[in-house]
Amino acid sequence: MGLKIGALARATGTTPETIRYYERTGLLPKPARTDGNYRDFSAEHLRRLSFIRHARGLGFDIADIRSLAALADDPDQDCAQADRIASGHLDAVERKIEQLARLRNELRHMVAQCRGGSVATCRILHVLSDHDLCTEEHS
Amino acid sequence: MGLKIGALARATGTTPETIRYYERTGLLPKPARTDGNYRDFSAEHLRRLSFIRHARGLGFDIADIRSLAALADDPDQDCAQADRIASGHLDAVERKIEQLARLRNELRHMVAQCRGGSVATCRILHVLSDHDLCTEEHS
DNA sequence: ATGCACCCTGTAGCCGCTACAGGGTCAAGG
DNA sequence: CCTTGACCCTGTAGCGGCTACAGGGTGCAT
Repeated sequence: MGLKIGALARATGTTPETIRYYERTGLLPKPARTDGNYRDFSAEHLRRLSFIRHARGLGFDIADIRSLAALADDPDQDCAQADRIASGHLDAVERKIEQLARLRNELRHMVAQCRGGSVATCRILHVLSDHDLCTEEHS
Repeated sequence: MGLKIGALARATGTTPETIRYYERTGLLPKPARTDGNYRDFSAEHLRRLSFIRHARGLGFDIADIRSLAALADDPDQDCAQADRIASGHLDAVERKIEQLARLRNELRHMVAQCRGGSVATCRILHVLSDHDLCTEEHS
């Protein structure tokens, strides 16, 4: 008797719905079932789900996690592929940060110019209406 | 005769599909139709869609854009609400940047430790398997 | 009259969940 | 023994913001 779905959810900071979703999509292997047809998760499932949640927390998408989990299951392989996946994700995160920083600058600029008053004179709405008033390349 | 959907799309850097989607959801008002049942967009539609795309480019969600567009249509209103929406979005962007910066640090750390070799000794997969190896609070 | 670029509607899919509805299981308390 | 309540099951649909068809119509040039 291992873990029921609720216990596994609590142990990993997820929900039963999410766990069932991972099972449906094949990310988490199908567990055994009890007589009453309840899922019966093993310690291995717990490890795997912790891995998945950790990777999700770092922003890896499901396809990447699938690859990473397959690699983790096969210790003799070269880790170059793991490196590639992680580096690629790091690049994507860095690009996203840069893009958001540009948005932040533009938004700060907009908000700082708002002096209250009516919509007619509102800089926020003016800027939204006219891209040329933007100081940065943001999109 | 105003703009057909393809011309409007080119003028605003979108696609006909997206424009029809905005119309369906009521974000963009329904345009007139030609005899052949083609959409016939006016200059006002062009302005509105430019506004929408600009705000989307700045990361506002559709609900916010709906509010902002309604405000822009009514120049006598107080712009405090526009300010609140923009400031709230700015806050959200700043929080997102901070979160991504934490992810970036953790990912850099992971990737920097990978020295090649087999999966068995790969730091990337080790760290993913054991959250306690993380140096930062990332999720 | 034929080809081609464009337009139309309607529906389904993407990601990663989340939220039901409508039922079954199981242990504790009366 | 029966009920209550917490938990579990399956299946389906929804979120946001598009995107991608299929299957058909329009309009202009050759």
